[in-house]
Amino acid sequence: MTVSKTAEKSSEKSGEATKGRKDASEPQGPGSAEALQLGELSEQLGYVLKRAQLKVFENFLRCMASLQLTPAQFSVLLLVEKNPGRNQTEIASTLGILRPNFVALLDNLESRDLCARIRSTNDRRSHILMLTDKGKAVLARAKKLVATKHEARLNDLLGQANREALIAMLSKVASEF
Amino acid sequence: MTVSKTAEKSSEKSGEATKGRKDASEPQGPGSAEALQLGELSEQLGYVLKRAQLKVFENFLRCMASLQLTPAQFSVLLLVEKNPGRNQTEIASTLGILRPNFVALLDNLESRDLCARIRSTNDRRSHILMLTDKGKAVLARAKKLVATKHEARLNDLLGQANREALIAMLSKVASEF
DNA sequence: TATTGTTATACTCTATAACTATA
DNA sequence: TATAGTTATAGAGTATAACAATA
Repeated sequence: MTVSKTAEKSSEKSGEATKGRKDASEPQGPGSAEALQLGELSEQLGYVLKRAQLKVFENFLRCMASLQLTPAQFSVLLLVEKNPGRNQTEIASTLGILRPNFVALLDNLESRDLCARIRSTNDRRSHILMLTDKGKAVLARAKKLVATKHEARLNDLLGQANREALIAMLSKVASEF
Repeated sequence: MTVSKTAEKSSEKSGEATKGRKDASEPQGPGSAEALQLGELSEQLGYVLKRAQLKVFENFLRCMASLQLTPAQFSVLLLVEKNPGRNQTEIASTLGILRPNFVALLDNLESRDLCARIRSTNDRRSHILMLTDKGKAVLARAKKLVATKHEARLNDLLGQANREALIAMLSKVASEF
């Protein structure tokens, strides 16, 4: 939550650092020593992807502040709801979370009574995962917040058609790149 | 470099864990206990964005293996080349890197003789940044690798027009979301 | 007093090895 | 022996406070 704006501070000060400049023959009006040229960076897939992802996660956290759910926690609740009765390994690996790292995440959800581990009777090594009633209720509220505050914002920004195109392209990149 | 595939291992083993299931009344053929349903997750902006970003960074690292450049290092070289004579604070903040964290990154580039810190004569607190000749040469090679191996792959996957549309939408999300 | 680069530090994510209890 | 969950641990990435030199 302390993430937001830390990268915009250095502004009005040295207005004559034209000494280290080399052959920068861009059309620069007087007093333009502040703004840096991003250049090819703004066309780099990885760069814009990372910046966009940070912004989106930041917005997600703000939208979910009342429920205290991170993107990772939300994805676990969604996946367990859709696939009740699966074990930790299955849920974790589907989300790209390593099993050791999934333990603390689950401990958190379980301590908040959102999710339950149930020892499987078939294979007593496994912990079957299920949402609690509270977990189902919280997830329902979370979905509403995401839809109305988070995803709706993307619609406002890009329009319905572009929003769908963006998701589709990102899915393709995620699975085939 | 040890990042790649760690999350896809649990596959052929328990084919009869159909006991913990509750009211999963999806059309499931026999022996379909392996694949989980992603459900709404596959439509979640943050989810696909993060997955895509990981894939793209992974591919970037593979493409750059011969030059040993990370996405962050590449972005610093690009920005310093485009804006020679700027100081650490300016370069770092433009990239969203905090000044304390920029020190080690620069130490690395400087130790490899790709970038140089030059004490400013105007303001002796500042370190002006410039690419060395080797840094310029390495960056030129890096750009070629990125263009031919990395960005070209996106063209193959989405097509030129869609690639440009994707970058444009991500830029918009990054700056306006 | 304020700013630049820096150190120290902490917290989150991510990754691997190894333990235990089961199979 | 192999697997599920767990612990311990290490490494990145990211965040803040505070210091020395300089303004």
